[in-house]
Amino acid sequence: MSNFGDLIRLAREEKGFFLRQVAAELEIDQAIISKFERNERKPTKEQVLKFAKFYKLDNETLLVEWLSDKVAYDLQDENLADKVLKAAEQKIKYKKK
Amino acid sequence: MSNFGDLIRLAREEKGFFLRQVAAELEIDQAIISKFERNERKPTKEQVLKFAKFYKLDNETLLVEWLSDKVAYDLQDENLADKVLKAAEQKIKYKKK
DNA sequence: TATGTTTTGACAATACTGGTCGAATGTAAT
DNA sequence: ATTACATTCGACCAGTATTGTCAAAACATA
Repeated sequence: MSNFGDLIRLAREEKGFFLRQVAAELEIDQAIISKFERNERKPTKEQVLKFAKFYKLDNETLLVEWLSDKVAYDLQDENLADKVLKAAEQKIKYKKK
Repeated sequence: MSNFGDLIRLAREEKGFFLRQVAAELEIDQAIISKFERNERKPTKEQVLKFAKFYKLDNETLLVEWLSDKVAYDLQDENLADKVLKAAEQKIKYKKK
């Protein structure tokens, strides 16, 4: 199962960058990027978009990965997760109208 | 479409309580309960369970309502909501194993 | 050992959330 | 219109969580 951290670590390694370089380019502390890659910290939306741009990844792909990590994390202790997701889906659909 | 606030307001009105009374009983400030009922603030999990007990509502029903409100709120600005929910579902399934 | 990369952990700064309380507003009866 | 009561608003405080910074530790590799 993929996650945000794996995606950006993979992208970095494929392109042969060091944390130091990415940090300088995106103006994000390299320790933080290290933590992002290991899913130890959650980036902000702005940061997600910075990564997408820099690594030339699809914005949507990365945003979905990031948001779903967050949702899954919020529901991890809940055995009601299925019901919650279905209910949330309905609510979102309803709001759109 | 239902939501946490409507549920507890309805329950209170059906049983003919005033905010003041519920507040005293549950030891929650009545202004806060008012805000809960209007979905202006999110209660803690403990508070959700207090309401369920006091109004004799099903714990699970209320918890699902509360959690799905939160998830829907987090995704409200995202047109990627569908994809996010599906991805989150997979992640949660995966974690269970 | 020496050099370069990544990870860790302590700390500060900031933002977010939840609680408190008095004032303001709304409502209905007299 | 005034009174009495219920609800809502808004400003403020406190506790918690999140994010950023930095230097030292750990990890590799030559």
